[in-house]
Amino acid sequence: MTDGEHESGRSAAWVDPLTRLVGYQLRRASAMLMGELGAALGEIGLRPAEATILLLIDANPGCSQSDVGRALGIARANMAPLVAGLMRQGLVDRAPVDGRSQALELSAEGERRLAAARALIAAHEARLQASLGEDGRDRLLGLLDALRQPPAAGSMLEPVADVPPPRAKTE
Amino acid sequence: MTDGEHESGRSAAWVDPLTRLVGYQLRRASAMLMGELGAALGEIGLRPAEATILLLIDANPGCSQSDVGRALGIARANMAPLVAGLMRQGLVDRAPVDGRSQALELSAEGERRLAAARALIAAHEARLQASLGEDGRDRLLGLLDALRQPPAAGSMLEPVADVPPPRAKTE
DNA sequence: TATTGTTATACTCTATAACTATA
DNA sequence: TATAGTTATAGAGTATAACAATA
Repeated sequence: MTDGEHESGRSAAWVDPLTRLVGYQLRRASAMLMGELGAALGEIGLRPAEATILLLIDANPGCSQSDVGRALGIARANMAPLVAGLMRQGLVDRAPVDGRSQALELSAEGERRLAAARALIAAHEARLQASLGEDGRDRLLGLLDALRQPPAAGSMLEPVADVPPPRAKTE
Repeated sequence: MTDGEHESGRSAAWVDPLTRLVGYQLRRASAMLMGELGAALGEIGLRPAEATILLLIDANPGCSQSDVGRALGIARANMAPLVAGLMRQGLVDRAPVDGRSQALELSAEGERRLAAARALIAAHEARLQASLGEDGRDRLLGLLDALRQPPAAGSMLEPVADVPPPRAKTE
């Protein structure tokens, strides 16, 4: 009964069993960053996916939208409306190559828009680097790259369970 | 003309200007992990958000769904159908506290389901730790936590732009 | 047979506004 | 006035299936 439930915050003490979960923390961090970057890019009429498409076309002029989709992990079916939107905005030009393939290039306006997007992305990344520290950025990128790889052989022999343990319950 | 476009892969050489972008790499890593975990949890009829809700209720019995929503960054409006679904599955019980607040608790079946979910989450996290290395996990969690904080004062005075620089174009 | 591009569709997640009942 | 919970709705993002045209 002597709980102290109504003193400081919401309830007596909030327990967060998610602080040590890599998957969850990664998801929250990603959502936060994409929200911030999305708000910034929204000011120039671009969504994050559209900005990355412009970056890829600029770096690989003449590529197909299937190439871009593969690089970004976006299904071909979902690339169609994305590229159509960029063409409707006059940012991307398309020329037949194959009869079935179309070569993508940035228009002059597309290059101008991309320059603006680059500035916003650079500002965002600079903010992240300020939080992470100079070496933190490289360490984080390295760890994310390691995550992408399958575990090294033999590493699964000692399963290190680290999920919040069941707390004592029912007395 | 001597391009070599049709030799090895798709085109001559694919350039990826996104490899150094923390925001993008974090987003891709998060999507990959959530896809894997979602597939695993799907086998026991739970989505990642539902599993985290069960974890939070178990760690904070008697909490309100507003508490859970705040902790998970889920809007109240979106918590309603989530909790309703968990109650319909018989995993969560609810008792009025306030007249406007309801105390959430896991049912016996909810605890059983959570135990299964915990095992799947632990296996997933163990796989990640195998990729990251023993210390890698802690370093990654530390960096993600640093990311959450606003940049330290005075760190933004030297904006380190590191977005893929415009490559030579038009010849 | 495999690939490009397209359409249609559905499902999840998220965001907003509006409403009620209560503190 | 602020909070808890609900409903409705709209917008992204993503996933699958199917199709036509081409390689």
